[in-house]
Amino acid sequence: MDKKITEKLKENNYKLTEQREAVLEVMLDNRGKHLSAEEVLQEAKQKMPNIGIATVYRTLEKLASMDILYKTMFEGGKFRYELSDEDTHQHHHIVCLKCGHIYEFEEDLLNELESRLEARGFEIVDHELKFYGYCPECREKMRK
Amino acid sequence: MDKKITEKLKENNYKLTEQREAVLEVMLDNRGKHLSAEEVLQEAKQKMPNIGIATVYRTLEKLASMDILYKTMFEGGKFRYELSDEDTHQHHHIVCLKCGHIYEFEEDLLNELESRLEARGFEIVDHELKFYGYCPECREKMRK
DNA sequence: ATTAATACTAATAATCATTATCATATACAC
DNA sequence: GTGTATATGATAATGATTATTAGTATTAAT
Ligand SMILES: [Mn+2]
Ligand SMILES: [Mn+2]
Ligand SMILES: [Zn+2]
Ligand SMILES: [Zn+2]
Repeated sequence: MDKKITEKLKENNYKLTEQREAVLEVMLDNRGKHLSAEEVLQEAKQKMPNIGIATVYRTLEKLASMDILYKTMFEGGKFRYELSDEDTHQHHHIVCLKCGHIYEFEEDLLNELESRLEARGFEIVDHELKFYGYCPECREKMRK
Repeated sequence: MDKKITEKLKENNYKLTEQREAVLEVMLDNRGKHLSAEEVLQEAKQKMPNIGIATVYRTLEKLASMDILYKTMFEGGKFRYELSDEDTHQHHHIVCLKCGHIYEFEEDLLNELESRLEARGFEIVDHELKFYGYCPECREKMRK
């Protein structure tokens, strides 16, 4: 179990139950993946067979509210969760419209845009950027 | 009724029923707003009292699939529709976390990011950018 | 330790947006 | 006008998420 995370839990006087530990482990085991609540449930059941879906939702929500997880919605209308980038700026996503794979990228050129909006009187606290297109593999396949 | 739009409808051999006309008119009457299916239904009923919710969903979906409408989801877990920017690049959104108002902006600095991704082998067909923060009015109120 | 208060859980019902079904109605090409 | 593919309204079904509830585990106070 990650040290920073357990510290955060204590700060928010948040009890570390078996269920929560199971959910956290699932997320840690799946770095880089974007899991739905149902997917988390399935994996968590292998560690804790009678964990319920409501507990999974509650736990994911709590972890997201303390920025341990990052919650976002891709095409398909359901939320997905992933481990949050700790110090660095949260990365952004490229969704392949063919295979559905989600790629990630780190570059961030949005600071200039943010300054422009701030010059107009807004205070920006977060942004979310998604690209949709075709990944290199799918383009190759489609060429044939 | 907009000329370009009726042309598009013909191209997709799309029958022009009263219901579809009503939905389209609602969208044209609400340029700049972001309406949910339920909101469209309410307004459409004033033109066509027995239009059903399923027809509204079907029509919105079709109009979006032929790029007459733009469909997106903000916080709140339901899709919203608005007239699509015809020639120019679809604008982006700033959502105020206090009052919920959705502001729009046109600036687009994403071309450089897109080129970088294309250099990596991706083909980008669309992108979506949302900012979350506080609008000038809410900041003013909060200061007091 | 015993009790009382609090936090957490599983099961399941309820909700809400969206989609599917199906019998009837309509647009439009001929 | 007729035929037929398409569209419609009513409503059931679905799928994701949230709320409820009764029971269990933890903690805090005696
Ligand atoms: Mn990611
Ligand atoms: Mn808009
Ligand atoms: Zn792909
Ligand atoms: Zn505001």
